[in-house]
Amino acid sequence: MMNHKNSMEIDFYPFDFEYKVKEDKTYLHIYAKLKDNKKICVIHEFKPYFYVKINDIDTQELAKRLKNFEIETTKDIPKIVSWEETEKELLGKNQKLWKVKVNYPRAVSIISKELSSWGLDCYDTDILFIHSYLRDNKILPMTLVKAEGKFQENYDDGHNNGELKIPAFIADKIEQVNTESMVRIKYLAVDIECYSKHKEILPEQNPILMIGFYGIDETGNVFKKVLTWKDYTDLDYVEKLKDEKEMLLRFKEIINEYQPEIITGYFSDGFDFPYIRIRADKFNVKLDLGLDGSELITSGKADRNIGSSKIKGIVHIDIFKFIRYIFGKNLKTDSYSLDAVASEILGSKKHEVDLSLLAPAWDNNSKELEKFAEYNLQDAKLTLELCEKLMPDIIEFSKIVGLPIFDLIRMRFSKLVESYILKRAIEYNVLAPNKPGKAEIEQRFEETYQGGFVYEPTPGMYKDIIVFDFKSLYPTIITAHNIGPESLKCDCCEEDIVPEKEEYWFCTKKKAFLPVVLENLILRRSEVKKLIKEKKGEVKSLEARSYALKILANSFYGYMGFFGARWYCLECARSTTAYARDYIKKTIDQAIKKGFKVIYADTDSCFLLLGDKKREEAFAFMYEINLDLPGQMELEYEGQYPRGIFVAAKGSDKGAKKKYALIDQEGRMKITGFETVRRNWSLLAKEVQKKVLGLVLNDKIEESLNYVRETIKELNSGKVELDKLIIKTQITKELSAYSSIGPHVAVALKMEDKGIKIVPGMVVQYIITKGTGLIREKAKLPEEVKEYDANYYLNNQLLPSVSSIFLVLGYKEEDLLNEGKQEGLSKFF
DNA sequence: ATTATCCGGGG
DNA sequence: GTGTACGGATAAT
Repeated sequence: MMNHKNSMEIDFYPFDFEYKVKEDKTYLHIYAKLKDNKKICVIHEFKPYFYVKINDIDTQELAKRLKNFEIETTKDIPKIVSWEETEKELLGKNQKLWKVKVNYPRAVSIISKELSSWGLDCYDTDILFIHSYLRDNKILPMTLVKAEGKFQENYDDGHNNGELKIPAFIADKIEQVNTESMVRIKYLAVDIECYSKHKEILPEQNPILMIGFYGIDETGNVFKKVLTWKDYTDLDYVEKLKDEKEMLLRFKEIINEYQPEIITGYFSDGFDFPYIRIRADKFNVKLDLGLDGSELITSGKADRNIGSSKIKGIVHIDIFKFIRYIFGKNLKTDSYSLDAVASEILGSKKHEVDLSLLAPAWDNNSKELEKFAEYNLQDAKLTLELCEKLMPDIIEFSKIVGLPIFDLIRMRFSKLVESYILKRAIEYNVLAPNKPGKAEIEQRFEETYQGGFVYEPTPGMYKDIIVFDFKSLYPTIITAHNIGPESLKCDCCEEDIVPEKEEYWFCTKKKAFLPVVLENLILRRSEVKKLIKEKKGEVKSLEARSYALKILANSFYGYMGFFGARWYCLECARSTTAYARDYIKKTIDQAIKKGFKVIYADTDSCFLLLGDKKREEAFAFMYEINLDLPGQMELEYEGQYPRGIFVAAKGSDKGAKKKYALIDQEGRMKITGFETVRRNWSLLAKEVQKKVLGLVLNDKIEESLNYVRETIKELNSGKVELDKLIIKTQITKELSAYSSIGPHVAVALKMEDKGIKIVPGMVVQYIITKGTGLIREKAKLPEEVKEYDANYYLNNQLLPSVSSIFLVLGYKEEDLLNEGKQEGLSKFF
């Protein structure tokens, strides 16, 4: 198939992107996969550029200055290659511009700075070269692309890295074929285990003991390996090397041989790769893993969550970052540890080992090390499975925002939204406003705005609650009211005046850019949802796409109020929430007018009591509201709850906001705001709170009272299991730095006396024991405890966890402590 | 209440 | 890399 002379056309899936400067020209190096699973590097020239505003500029004079442009630098002389006139819209106003092309990407920054110092306004000066290439050429990563050109043997990229490990294809023309995703991917997960005492991470000092690999190729074949450098096991996947240096060399060899498209790790940007880099440097092992012969690039230290690690031609996915920054909003877990995330997403867990025993086992060459090798492999396996499972989401995101997956998974939401907008800006011939400078950011930081409206509930137990909520409230307000920087306070009409903010209005005649983009996003999602319903296409990808579109749409409002945004518009963000408050308040008023009792409302939701009305009447109310809603706005039925409880705020008789519990018709509890999950509560308090909520919501009040009284009896008799009484608190700094000695510090000091080193970040566990004096004197390590302080647990844990619930039912704390009193219920029903 | 600092993930 | 985190929670004031 290789024809070295004549131009040919090839189809491929691009997955990684770099650029190289060679002989004053800049070339994209697109690492791509062919349909037969072979890899190639497509090389394509593209000129970096930026824009200069020339509205009131003497262009003849400017042309003269650009022609003679020269700047002093040490190397790589920045040059202006060419310029051409163009027009674009900046915040609704037409601008005459020059598109100035330069010789290499960094020259954009150097030359535009110089032009700015002449008093010129420059734009698009900080857009990453590769991103700009993808947007301008309308190339979507991980989808089918075609190129015209020819293969070239022994291609020299001009960087002396050694040879390209895959064939080079010099492209003259490149074009998107369709949006079909690359599905056949070869993955490799990497995980290391290090020597560590007292949780210290010291890559300069402590060796890597094991390197685990778990790979899966296009045909589903699994590759397992653990490298190590001591002899302690006969496990078939463990390979023993002479020493750490030999292990690192073998590590490199394995990656070079396996040659996956995706290499993944869990927190590997912040830990594994930086650690490997430091160890390899120590032994002068060159980590030339890149497909162009370049070395592993790490930035950031092995103990900090900063920077990223890159191998050219292999996409390094730190799956932890994608989960934390993007996917995590989808998850229930509030810890992003591998164990927590894997149990939720995969339903499998890490192997249980005590990592503090790894170093001693290594020192003693113990047989126990085998367990750690198994643990190592399991971590790599979980990481790989996470990566594989989340890949449809990553790819869909990448297709929607048009960014390489390497960049995408490391981005925060604001940047993702902005990338999406930037991609659309090209289609609408819109020029992006520049990013704010330091002073601007500081000023924006000061500016605040009011959020959603929360209706103060009356504490109580309620029956038959119907909840309605506005579907995508903020996005639909933005599109329905055309909220954007260009439409704000337009000159042509003053009709759509913002409630509460009468000084603001939005144009009703000309659509603004952001609402148009957002409207398309919402429509696109409806289409995808329709496809899912009709089961047209690959459901997993469609669902991933729907999710991506949804969270992008939901981020527009936050984006406009985000200090770092290009399309920052505080008035827009303020107006969005002002409209939202207005809509929810109007909904509440309407409900009251219809004879419903409203018990609660928060931002976009409204809780009604059905009372003696029929379900249909509530629905009729919803339809009526919907008749008057503009644009894509819609009030939806969220659910019906046979019972719900709203408690009072601490030390007050007013209802607490955002703190309630509901039970649905299937008996599922929905608990919001109760502290049932906080670390510094004992298991006893958490358990009792949850059980009481469950009983109360099932109308078993008598039973819940008895349960609490029984538990109090058990507590007082000293029979409660000690495990349930452990309180966990984190040590946050050096012990000597604490000025006030709380119980957790006192316990940590005792631990230190026993020879246990206390480092910040450790969580100490303690139980409050019987005795006299200060609480901290009574705090003891769980293993030392014989008798706990029942009084303390009653007054500081058990009662506080349930008293607000019983208060609603008419019982005071005394009533829980003394039997017999049975009044107070009737007034609620 | 408000402001400053710490922390995440990883061994 | 057309660079140098960030947002939430907790502690201190």
